[in-house]
Amino acid sequence: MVARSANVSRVAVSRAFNPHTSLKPEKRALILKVAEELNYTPDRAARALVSGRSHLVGVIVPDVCSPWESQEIDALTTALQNEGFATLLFKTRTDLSMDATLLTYMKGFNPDAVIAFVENVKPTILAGVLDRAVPIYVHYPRETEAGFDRPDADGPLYDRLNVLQYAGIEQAVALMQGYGAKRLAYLTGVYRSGASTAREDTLRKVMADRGLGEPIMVVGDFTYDTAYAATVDLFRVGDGADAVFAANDVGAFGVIDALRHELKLRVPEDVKVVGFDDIEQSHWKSYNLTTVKIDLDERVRALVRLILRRLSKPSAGALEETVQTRLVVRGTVG
Amino acid sequence: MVARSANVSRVAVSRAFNPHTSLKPEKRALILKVAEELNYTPDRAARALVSGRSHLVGVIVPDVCSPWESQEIDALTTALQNEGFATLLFKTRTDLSMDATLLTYMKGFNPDAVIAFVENVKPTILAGVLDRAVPIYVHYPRETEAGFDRPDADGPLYDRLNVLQYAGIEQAVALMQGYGAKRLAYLTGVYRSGASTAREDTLRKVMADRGLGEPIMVVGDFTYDTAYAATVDLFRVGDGADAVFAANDVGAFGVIDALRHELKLRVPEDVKVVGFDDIEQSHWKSYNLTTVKIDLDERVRALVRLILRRLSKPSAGALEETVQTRLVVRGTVG
DNA sequence: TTGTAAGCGTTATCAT
DNA sequence: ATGATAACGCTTACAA
Repeated sequence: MVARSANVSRVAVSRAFNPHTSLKPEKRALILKVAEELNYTPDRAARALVSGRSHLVGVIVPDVCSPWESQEIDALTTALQNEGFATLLFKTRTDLSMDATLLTYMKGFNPDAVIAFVENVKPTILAGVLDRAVPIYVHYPRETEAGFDRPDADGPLYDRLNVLQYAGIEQAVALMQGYGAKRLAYLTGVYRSGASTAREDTLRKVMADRGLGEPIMVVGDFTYDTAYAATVDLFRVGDGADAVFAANDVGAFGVIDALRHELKLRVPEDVKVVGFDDIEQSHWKSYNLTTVKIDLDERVRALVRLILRRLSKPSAGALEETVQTRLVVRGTVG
Repeated sequence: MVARSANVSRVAVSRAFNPHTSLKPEKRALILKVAEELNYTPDRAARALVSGRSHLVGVIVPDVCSPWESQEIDALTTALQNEGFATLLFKTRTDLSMDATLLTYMKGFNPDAVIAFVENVKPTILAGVLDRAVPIYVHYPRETEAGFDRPDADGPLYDRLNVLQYAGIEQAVALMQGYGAKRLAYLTGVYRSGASTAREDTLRKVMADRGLGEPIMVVGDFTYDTAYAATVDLFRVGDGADAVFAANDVGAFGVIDALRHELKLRVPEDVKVVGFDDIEQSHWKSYNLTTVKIDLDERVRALVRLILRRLSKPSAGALEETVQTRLVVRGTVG
């Protein structure tokens, strides 16, 4: 240990770098000064070994490059960095399944917490593999106007972030209906995605309440290309629709482009389109998309709060945070 | 150590997990089986302490959420994961400067290598702070038709990836000129960005060679909104242009939208537009952008090769890889 | 092939 | 307020 030889003794250095330890201020200052000159930084691996805290947060995503994910990772990384953590990124295979291999692989890095944006894994499996790290789920509970369901009577069984979609979807449907839409289609996300099925459930409820019947189902997978092709199908093979509600913004872009460039229909005059997420690209003039916004900053703050609370009280009961959605009105409904 | 109590002795477990050690096959198999049952994984922090290899690769970016960066991070994470590494993500402040604080912070995590996509930091500084990790630069050398300059006579001074832009830019200018463009504007990237200034230099050279004079300079910063506003300015306050070459695709989208939606000009009939990068969004029908492509997979493979070669031979001279660019022709020139 | 012992850089405990 | 010592979980000599 360099700093020590240049200076005084051993553990003093450790104390100098830990705020809540007793050390004469002048001594601390001296040590920090020498440390800086010697370009010394405490080794977090060694620290992790004894403290049990790696200050690493594992983030598992299927696609870093989809705009919503990347914007979330961006915000999350910033927030974690401010709290002294670093983001450790892992990608699932294309099939969205988070297999045991990846989990085991990640476990080796000893993350303090794991945020799973992938839904196709049972909480029990994640918790089983990662004995040390605490997993956090993004959950889309079933809702009504009155509030949201709790499948587990006494609070959640795992730490989770509830995303409440009712308000935003209700507003979206109301707007489309207000502009005369009667035959409403829903473009799904990827097969069995929790986010997409929750959106579908809520949409069905809202539409039924408003006398709009059932949505016309269009199968997508959150990507542009699939949305584009599915929309062409809907109008060429199927009976079309006068409004399309997409499970995410990128899908909505595919719908709009298929409508305008392939089917020569006007948006919003002939067909209205609403998306979900409100990503950066949604305000681009070519799309100018009306969409249900999830407040990213709020969502990320909630996530970070969850992590910090859990780490400061490892034995606490399951934690929970809740964020809302709301409609952002732009130019694709009118 | 759990696995040991359940089984036989101590170091045997370590050997079981390291392929190139001598251990009776049946014993290894037994240990691995027991380990799996006990959900045991070797602790990489502890391993890093003694081996000096953390298997962490630090990636520093200004914006995870810009499409190009996120696509690169995505590909890189996949590639690193396949080689037994994990991506450790760090974000610079908005001003693009990579201050010593961040570097020191990162150093604490002991990455084996660092990829700096940020350009506003001197190689000497990076190398000085990160004594253990090897930094890798993305470099845009000055080029002519004949080849590219080496500012350093005997190969590079630091490991780096050279991105050769001449071919792609030459093709782009030829295409625009071929369709009758005479007054060509260049939309820059962010102030003092190496990528942007290298593109500008090459563009000037190519234009001069083709008798097109100097480009009309339009100041951007790689973002959509700035590109949009700058384009409106160029045509409302300035004298316009009949072709715009943007330093990146997102900027090109801003140009196109300003042209079409604000200035009521047609692309490509009235103004031709070319971008740079070929991101996923560039083939979206609303833009259908003609652009200079950097082959992402090739680029990422080169980066990973650089890392692996450096780690396997820490004392080797400075390493170098080179990737090309080429024009992808779509619908914004014609 | 296998086990023993030492040590990687840090912090917690117990002294002083 | 400060120092000595042990321990965190692992790997790499060296010895058997």
